Amino acid sequence: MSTEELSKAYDPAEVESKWYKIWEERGYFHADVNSSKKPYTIVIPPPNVTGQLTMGHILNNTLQDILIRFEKLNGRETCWLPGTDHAGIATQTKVEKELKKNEGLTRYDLGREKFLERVWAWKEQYGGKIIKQLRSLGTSCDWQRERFTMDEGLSAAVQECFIRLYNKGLIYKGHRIINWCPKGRTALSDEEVIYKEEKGHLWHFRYPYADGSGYVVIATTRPETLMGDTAVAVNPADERYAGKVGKKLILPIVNREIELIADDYVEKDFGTGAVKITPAHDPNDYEVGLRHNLEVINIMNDDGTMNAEAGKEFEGMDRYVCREAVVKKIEELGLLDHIEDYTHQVGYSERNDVPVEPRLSDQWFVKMKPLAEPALKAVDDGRIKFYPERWVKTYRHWMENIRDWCISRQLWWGHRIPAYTCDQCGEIVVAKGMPEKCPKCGCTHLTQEEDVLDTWFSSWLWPFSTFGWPENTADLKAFYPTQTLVTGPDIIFFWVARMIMAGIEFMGDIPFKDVYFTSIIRDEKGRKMSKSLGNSPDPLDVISTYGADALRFTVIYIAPVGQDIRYSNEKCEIGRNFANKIWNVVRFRLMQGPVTSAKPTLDNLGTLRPDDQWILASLNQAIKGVTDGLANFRFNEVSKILYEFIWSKFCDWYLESCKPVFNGGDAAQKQTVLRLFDYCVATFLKLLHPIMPFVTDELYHQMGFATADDSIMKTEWPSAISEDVLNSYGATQAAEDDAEAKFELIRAIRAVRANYGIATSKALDMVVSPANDEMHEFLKRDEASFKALVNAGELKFVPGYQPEGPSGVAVSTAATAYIPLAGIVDLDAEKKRLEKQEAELAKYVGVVEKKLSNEKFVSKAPADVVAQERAKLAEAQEKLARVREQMKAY
RNA sequence: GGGCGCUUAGCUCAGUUGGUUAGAGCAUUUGGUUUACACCCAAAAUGUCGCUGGUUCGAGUCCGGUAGCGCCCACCA
Repeated sequence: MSTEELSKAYDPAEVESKWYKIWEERGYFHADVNSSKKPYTIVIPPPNVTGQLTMGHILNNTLQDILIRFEKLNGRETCWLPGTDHAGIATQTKVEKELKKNEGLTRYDLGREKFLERVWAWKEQYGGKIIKQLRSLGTSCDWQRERFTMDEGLSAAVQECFIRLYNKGLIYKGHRIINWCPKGRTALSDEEVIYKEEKGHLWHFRYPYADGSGYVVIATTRPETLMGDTAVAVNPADERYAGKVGKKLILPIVNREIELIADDYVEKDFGTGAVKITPAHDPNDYEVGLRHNLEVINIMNDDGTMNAEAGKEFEGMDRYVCREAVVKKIEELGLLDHIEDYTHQVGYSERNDVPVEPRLSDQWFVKMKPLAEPALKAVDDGRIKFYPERWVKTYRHWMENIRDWCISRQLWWGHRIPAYTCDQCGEIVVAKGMPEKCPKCGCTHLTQEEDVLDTWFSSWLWPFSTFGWPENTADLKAFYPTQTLVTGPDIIFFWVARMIMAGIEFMGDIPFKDVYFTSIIRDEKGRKMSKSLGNSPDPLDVISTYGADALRFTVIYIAPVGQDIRYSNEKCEIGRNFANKIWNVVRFRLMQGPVTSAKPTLDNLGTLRPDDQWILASLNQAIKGVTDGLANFRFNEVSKILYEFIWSKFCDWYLESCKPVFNGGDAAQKQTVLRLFDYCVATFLKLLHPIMPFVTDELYHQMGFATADDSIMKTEWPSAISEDVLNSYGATQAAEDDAEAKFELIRAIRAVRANYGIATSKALDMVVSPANDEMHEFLKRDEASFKALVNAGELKFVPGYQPEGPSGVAVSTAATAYIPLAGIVDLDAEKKRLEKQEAELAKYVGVVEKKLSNEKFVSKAPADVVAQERAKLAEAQEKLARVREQMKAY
């Protein structure tokens, strides 16, 4: 127990660094694989190695930590596995940018091997920086199990996965049009293309018929692909072109003959109804080309410049420079019909932010349909639950329309594809390591695939590769499947869906049971936080200013389920003030003497005062509400229950009611109240611990509930108080109602005081006339706290009291209170106050009377609702009568 | 083109299966050195719950329509 008095204000900095170190050193975060306890596992969404801690990470990891700490107190063997993602294209792009900036070099200048050395050096320097930063947030990660997606074990898992899918026929190599990033010079998956609305043009060009009989006008958004055209297509049902199909056209500029063909793909009503067909540069055109056996002419290099096929005139030009050049040329040729403004969606590469180019190339694909079916079923039949549930719809839509996943990347940073091509016969061998010889021709010269895999091809294995898969490890058996995944809805396709597929495919079981999708944190203007906008605060600064507990509490408090949140640093005052409030509860308590017991219980407390009964009942509701809320991911609700209970109930009312007992009550009563007080503090510290771990452990120790070598982390989650115990102490609904009625009276008396500007510190004599005998009894049961809460001088209870002189009058359900205010009472002001109260009550009585006089309401509404209304009416009528009685005096 | 979300006090937002006189924090006004806390206490003021129909004894809450804002998905060049 501390003998030092606590400082007036809570200072989190020292407390937080002290406790984190202690928790970690004592191994509190480490999960025992041999534990007999039921496991509870979360795998962290691995941040990119290039990343910095953002507000998004704060929210996401606070939520995970709350769950882990909650389940730990509930007796589960918790395992929170941390780690990082190599983030293929993101990291490579970043290192390339640095290289360009600092040394003016490209990756090609260095070569693959040297470049990779640089990336690894980068990873060593910055990788896992977020992970280290997370400690300041208090995350109880099992650091001994930290993983990286390019660890040896995880790399082996990637190979195993690739080989199995290949052998099953679910991975294949194909010649297709894919999304190509000309800046990164790599293929992308569909998900890595971000569509942006762009104001462009629809150019109308004239393509002359070869026989000189006029021309066809085509509309295009991409003039630069003209040189790759191998046909013009119209809808077969389009009368405008009836009889023209099959005729030859002269492709302008290149003067090549192409055919006018008919294909259902063409919409009659769009543009001119005639489309230029460029099989090498548009996925639809490619399909049309296949159907009509068209020539495929690739006119671009992999960096988005034009190649020799585009013609001498354009060769080497950037695609956008070329666009202008082609338009100019067409105009010169007199073939520019007209130009229309046109707004359309243009796909950009996620990481390099340049328009993607459809490109025909050889890539590796995963056949997704067979994997998607069982994964969709797992969510549809409720084995996996989404919170909020509406994301199921998004998930289903994607799963039902799933397309094959392009997994090969022409990058250097990542897992190299375990495929080998025979130099002699071209046979492809997929294997772990270089085969000694080609199984087909026996040739001993094979070359490994240059490409690496999409970064998500390793992350989709994360829930089990991290525990040792494909080895059947003890960890894997103990901790898979995991329980909860906490992540952002923005990676539902990239990651969540694919993990479900991989889990079912390779483990034969779902990877997690619940998926909680977090809010997106925006700035106070509602903009997404981003580096370029500079509107993202550095969480480490926030933590040093307000404290990690304050930040944690605040983000939970302002983040409702499934709604984006607007964040600003000032909001952390909510959490900071709350931490300070709790600190001061303990400070106050320790001023009253040592704690009653290191393990407070409710055994044989003695006789409780009404306020004790009330707080006990309230505490029980808080326990139930918080427990239920955390079990159902209603974090925001939990934070509000705790805030309300501790601040509004415990501090504002209960603690104040205890002061007269602590200062002058008899010894036995003081002991009873102290014991209950201690029980409440011990309980709410535990309830709050998952959200605010630091201050709660510190105060748990300050209170003397834990010895120096112990921790609140090692305690048990509070269970609801049994009905028997509550009843034995009179902590019933009736007691609560009585207490609330008393509080209403106290507020009314305070309002009179405030109305006259009388300082709270000035004691006032008063006479209370109870509304009935029960209230009379009730109010007299604990005069001391009542007196203290209204700061009464002489206090008398006189039923049916008639005031002798000018008084302030407070009418409440419980009683009418008279405060003699000779000399200061303002009769007009009193009258006004009463008139206002009368009007409000009369209005209310009218509403309820009307409701009750409605026969349909009385006959159809549930009996208890009707009874409730009747009781409310009677109460209001009685109060109204008293107010009117008082008004007679004026 | 399809899907989803939001619209409640000056601001930021709560409001689980429909049922007290719709709440909180901040801001505002008034008063306060009661030895836990000014990161505080007490009191006050502020709302046609976007609009519009409907279901119901009863709608902020459920259903239809509609407006504005935002997000996601989609191969009309």
